[in-house]
Amino acid sequence: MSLYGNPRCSDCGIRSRAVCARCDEVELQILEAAKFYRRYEAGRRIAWAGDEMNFVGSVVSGIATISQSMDDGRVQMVGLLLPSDFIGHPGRAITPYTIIAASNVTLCCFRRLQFERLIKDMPHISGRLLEMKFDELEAARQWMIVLGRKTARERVASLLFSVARREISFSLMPATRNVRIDLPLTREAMSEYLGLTLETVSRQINRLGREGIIALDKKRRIIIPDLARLNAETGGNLVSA
Amino acid sequence: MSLYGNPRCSDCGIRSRAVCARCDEVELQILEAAKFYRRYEAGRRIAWAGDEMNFVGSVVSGIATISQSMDDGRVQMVGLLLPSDFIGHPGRAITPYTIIAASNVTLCCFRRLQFERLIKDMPHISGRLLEMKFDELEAARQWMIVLGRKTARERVASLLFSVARREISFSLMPATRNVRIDLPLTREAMSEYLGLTLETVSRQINRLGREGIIALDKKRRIIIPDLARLNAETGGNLVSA
DNA sequence: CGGGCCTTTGATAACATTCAAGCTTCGTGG
DNA sequence: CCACGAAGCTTGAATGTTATCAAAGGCCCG
Repeated sequence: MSLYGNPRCSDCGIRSRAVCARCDEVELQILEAAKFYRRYEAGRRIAWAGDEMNFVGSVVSGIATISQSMDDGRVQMVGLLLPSDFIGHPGRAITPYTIIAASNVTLCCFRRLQFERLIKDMPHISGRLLEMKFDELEAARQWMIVLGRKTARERVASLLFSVARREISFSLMPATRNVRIDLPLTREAMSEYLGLTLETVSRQINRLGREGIIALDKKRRIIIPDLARLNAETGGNLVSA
Repeated sequence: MSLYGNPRCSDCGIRSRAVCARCDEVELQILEAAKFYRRYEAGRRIAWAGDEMNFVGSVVSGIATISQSMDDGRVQMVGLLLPSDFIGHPGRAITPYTIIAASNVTLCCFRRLQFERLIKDMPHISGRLLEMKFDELEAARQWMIVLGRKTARERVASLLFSVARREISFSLMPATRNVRIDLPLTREAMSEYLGLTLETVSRQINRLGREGIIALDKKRRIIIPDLARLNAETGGNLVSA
């Protein structure tokens, strides 16, 4: 523990990818003094659309979902928050999104106003944040092609494929065979992400299972025998991307 | 004209909203020396997915589209570029998007490497760029709900409504009645934006016309008698947004 | 062991796509 | 200046995918 009773940033699992990735030792000490942790159990609401949010922060562990709703109850998930992803909008108090912990989640937080002051003098943070926003925008646009143009089957395959790829990028010995993924998402949550109904998601998952493209294990756990074969079902990748 | 043969930034129509919005006089002089203009005729390609882009820049006038394609030819538009919007990704040479001028377009450009150096020392630019990326991400996520959850009718109404609203925000005397919009988009381009076929777009536009929610004038020009009534057809706005 | 939530599966219906044809509009060249 | 052609737009009919409605089956946790 540091002087301030907080875990040391230098030991942090998301140190190399989070908003603080470019900070030096001196800057980290400032962050260590200001940061505080929040924990949310699976299913808990982290933010509610229209709420004032008085903190910003990074996902240290767990998965959360970002979604928007329409008046009549239709819901669309617009992003997934994974470890190292940043939550919040410096300079804006009201969040337009509902954020829900899909698994148990730990956040590394800062008071919003304090963070706004901090980044004014820390280009290492604001620069990294800009970079992350570019990546996030690119991911959102990739998802637009899924929602706008892909069939139900391709959408489900796209989701599984992107989770599997991320799983691999975090793992120590990357393999493309027998990749096991634990989806912390219900069929309903997947349908909200994919712009489908939960019944359609269920049907497509089971069809991919029957065809041997994926193997189903205990409903939420999936094994992918051959990643390339799954990729072939995603509708193909983008042109020259 | 300035010392450098470029139009003065202080006279620029997008001065208050573009990436340079927060710059002071000294900074503007640096930009004035470095900037150069590019013009594209309607229909011309500004960038091609996979290309190296050696410039970044702002849209001074006109409208351009950002889109992605799949191997088999399916296309999804992922953004519209309007005056003051920024094109390019400092720090990345290859663009994943195809950008096409929908009308005649003028860009205020900088060489990419030079711009990357510039913003390192100009928090007024990088800060504004971060702000703009937040807005762009929010717009992309708004669009995800259109693509994922709205009916064809609601999608078309959403597009018309958002164009109309923007038209109003630029106009000097905002009104909500008899708003006239000139769409520089073909039915096909609209369908690419909306995740529909061009036939479906055509049918929905004409249906809205028959029902008096919009008035059609020469195919590309549309008059909206009552903005509130059009808004009611968009599927309603987001909850508490 | 029971209850609640999640998931699967089936039957039906709605909506958007596809395919096809004809119609405007606009620009160009005779 | 008109005729022509190409591009863009509209409309119809048939098809197909996904949503909707309904019911039953599994799983986990108290």
